[in-house]
Amino acid sequence: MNFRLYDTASRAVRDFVPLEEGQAGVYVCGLTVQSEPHVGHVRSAVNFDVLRRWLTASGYDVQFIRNVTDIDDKILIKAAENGRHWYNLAYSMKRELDKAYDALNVLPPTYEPGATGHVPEMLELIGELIARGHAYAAEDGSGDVYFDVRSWPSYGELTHQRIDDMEAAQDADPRGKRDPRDFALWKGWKKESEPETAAWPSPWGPGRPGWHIECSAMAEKYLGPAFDIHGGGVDLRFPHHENEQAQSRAAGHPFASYWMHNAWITTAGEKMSKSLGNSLLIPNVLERVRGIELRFYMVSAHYRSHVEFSYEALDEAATAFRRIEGYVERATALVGELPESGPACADFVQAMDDDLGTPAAVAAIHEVVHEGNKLLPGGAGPALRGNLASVLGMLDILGLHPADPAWRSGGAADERLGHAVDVLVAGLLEQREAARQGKDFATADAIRDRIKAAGIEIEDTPSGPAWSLAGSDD
RNA sequence: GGUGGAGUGGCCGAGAGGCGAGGCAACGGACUGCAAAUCCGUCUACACGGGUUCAAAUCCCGUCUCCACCUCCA
Repeated sequence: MNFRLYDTASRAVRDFVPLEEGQAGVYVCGLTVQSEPHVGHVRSAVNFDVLRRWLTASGYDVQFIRNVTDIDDKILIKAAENGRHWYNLAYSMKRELDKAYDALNVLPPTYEPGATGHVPEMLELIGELIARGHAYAAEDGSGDVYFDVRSWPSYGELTHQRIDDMEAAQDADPRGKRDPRDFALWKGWKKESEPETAAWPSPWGPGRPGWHIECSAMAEKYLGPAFDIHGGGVDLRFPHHENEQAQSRAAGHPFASYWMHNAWITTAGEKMSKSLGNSLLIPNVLERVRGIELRFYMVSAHYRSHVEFSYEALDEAATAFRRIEGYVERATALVGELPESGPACADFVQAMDDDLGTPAAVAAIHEVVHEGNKLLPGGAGPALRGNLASVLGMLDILGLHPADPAWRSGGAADERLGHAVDVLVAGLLEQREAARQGKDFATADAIRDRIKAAGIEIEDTPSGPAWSLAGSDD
């Protein structure tokens, strides 16, 4: 069976047929870098990272482009409020975002274009649209250029809406527009309120690009006028993606074959972007669980399912992941070395092929782990080795391989620290073993309690005691 | 007003006409000096009201509740 995915445009799960055999071009809308990334932002990145990894695992040569919107109204406003240069704010937030992606083991895209670096491409596209009669310069002297939605009969086809059913924006200034639903391709520079550095020269005077044109121009620059998959959060379906498609197709380009949209993570029924506070910013959440556990939590839900974030559920996910991780540790110790990733089991493949069914894929991993746990008493053998390799292979596809260097954030210093702890704990465990041999269980338990107080769990296994960092289930 | 989703056991979360995903929690048992981990077992649900069918969580009709989007929120 081949990969099938839900396509927002056709509202159905469709077989994935790439434009070119063996190649997959994916464009995902990244973030507007105007504030620190929170759990919701990162979900989108994780979801599409799983898509990318699955396509790669399925043998596709994947071109994965994820943009950064580094100029827009909010960045300008926020920077002005804080007395910073807008580009400094955008750049520092982009660095925060990169840290969050790294912490969640989101692979770097093939390329990450920024809007400010692609103004010429946007101007060219706007020029094409004007030439074809689908865009016009505002007549009020504002320097704005608008897309003429009435000139494009299929406007609304992506989200299945008719222009006349849409509510016109109340806050948008209708002056200069032929129809209130026309959207800006180019925004004339507002001298009195916007810095000169936020304006680029254009045939219509200085200004900056509208949001939608950025993605059309960048997607086509790196993936060509026709490409396979375009992704983003559900909120982007309209207007952003509808507008992108309208622009590009009105310019004569086929654009994306499939549209994928991930659902939200909300807190207490509220969108995170509005109730930001600070509790769900990535660094804060990572004080409670490890990055790999947060990623597991996200992958446990289907990308199109709405997730109501809760720490209880997050903690449960972390516990569930430790079950898998515990097996990997025990089996690895028995086998003697970490094996290469092996083939995924059939249930896993079937689940992933069916519109990235990660919950079922995770269930499949649990089942293989269960089988593996039963093999452990038999000692190292081909069956255990194969089982472990398969588990690792599946974890790897989901970006959850425990030994992935991405999870070792501290580098050499952390490794030295780990080694030091290992030696110290080993010494204490020797003392405990001596006490146990002498049936002095009071002393043995006292040592175990002391180690536990330091946050380290002891397990007595057939091959001797083993230690691991305790979960943060406080 | 328009468009698109969702309601599953104590909790998370799949499935989509018949064989009760999986995990977490809880309880019982095995193992253990005691634990931990693991294994075996128990608990077993589909918002509500009708209908179709030999059979419905799954299809149809109606109702309720919740959510998202409607010009720059992933």
